[in-house]
Amino acid sequence: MSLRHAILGFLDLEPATGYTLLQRFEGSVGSFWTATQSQVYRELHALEAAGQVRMTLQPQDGKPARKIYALTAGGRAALEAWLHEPLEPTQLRDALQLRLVFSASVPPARLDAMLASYAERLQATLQEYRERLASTQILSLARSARERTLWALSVENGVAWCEAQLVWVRHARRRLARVGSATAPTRARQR
Amino acid sequence: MSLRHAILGFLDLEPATGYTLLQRFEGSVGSFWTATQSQVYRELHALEAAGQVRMTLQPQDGKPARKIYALTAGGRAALEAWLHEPLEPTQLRDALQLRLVFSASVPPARLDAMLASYAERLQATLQEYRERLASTQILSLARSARERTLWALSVENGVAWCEAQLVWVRHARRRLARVGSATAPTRARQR
DNA sequence: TTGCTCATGTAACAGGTTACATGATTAA
DNA sequence: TTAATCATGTAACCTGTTACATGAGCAA
Repeated sequence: MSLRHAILGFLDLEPATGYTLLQRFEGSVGSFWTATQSQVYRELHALEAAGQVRMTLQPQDGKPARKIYALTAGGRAALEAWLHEPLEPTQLRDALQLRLVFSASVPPARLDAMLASYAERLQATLQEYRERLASTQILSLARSARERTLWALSVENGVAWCEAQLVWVRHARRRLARVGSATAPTRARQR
Repeated sequence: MSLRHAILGFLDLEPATGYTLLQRFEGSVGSFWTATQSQVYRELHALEAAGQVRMTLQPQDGKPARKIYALTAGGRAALEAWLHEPLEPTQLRDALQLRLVFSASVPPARLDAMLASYAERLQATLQEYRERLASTQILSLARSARERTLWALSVENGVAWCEAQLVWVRHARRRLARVGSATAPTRARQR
């Protein structure tokens, strides 16, 4: 139920529309949690039904009214409860690694090219995170130095992950290049 | 559709039952891809309906027969096609980081304790991965040196991730300790 | 006789993705 | 007039989790 609680967390900073929440996801926690538009509106409706957020119509001249969602006391309580649950260790889910395990039959040159382009994209992502370290979109909403520190740490975690991946890719390409020519099976197939 | 394709990949190594496949997931790619029993059986049924695997009953005296699944030509083609698709960059999904972003209101001592126990579990996981480097469960199924290298690299990736996380946690705890006392807001709340 | 491993399945639900659909304003 | 941005929604589908259910053999 992380998405649900993250929405509560964002609304605690500032009441917002579904659309704005979507931008918050993309612009601040996007490196480790994404949400689609459908999901955000679905959760907002569910949260409203559960009495954890309250919706207010904000009329605009000409344009249709915006639906501003704000936390209720129940919503704030639910958020606090979530924040005090024990931390579950992160379970990775990495389709790239999964594929790699089965990729022995992919021609070495082709696999190397794939890894090379992966490294390029990692480099771009790393650059992006580093820029974000200087100015996160939602930085102006920070309520304390501690909050800003936490936000910075989450971005730094993304940076650290990218860097570790880059080191790993370089290492993997070198190792695969060395073993690349040896495509002959080293073991007789059973059956 | 990674799970579907991973099953094809495992069956390419060796025909197996749903139960055995489950063990393969836990024992070899578990660090970056998990599957539940329900999922595995569901996918096997779907793959059979799609003509990508063929089921053979292997009778056992006394015990009920085992259902052995093997790749068909169509299944092998689907596997190869998957392996040649362009690599999508990994999109992380980390509930721990997400929670951290909203955790400014959690008492510093409490948050630090959470991070400490997270570090402990990371250390245990790291130990596990390192042991796995020496002997993966499925190592005996390797068909070439290249395949063994790929398997080792995937475990090394898990090791690298753990190490990077450990460094990050230590850094985070130090930083939060320094800013911990400053819980006073540094900005007047709007509204 | 209790619990573990092997082995297979269903049902219900939660969470996430893709596609479709609408409609206003504003900038190129 | 075309595209982008703001803004909200539905429907169908896929993927993943939890719980329930069964039954054999074997070891403590």
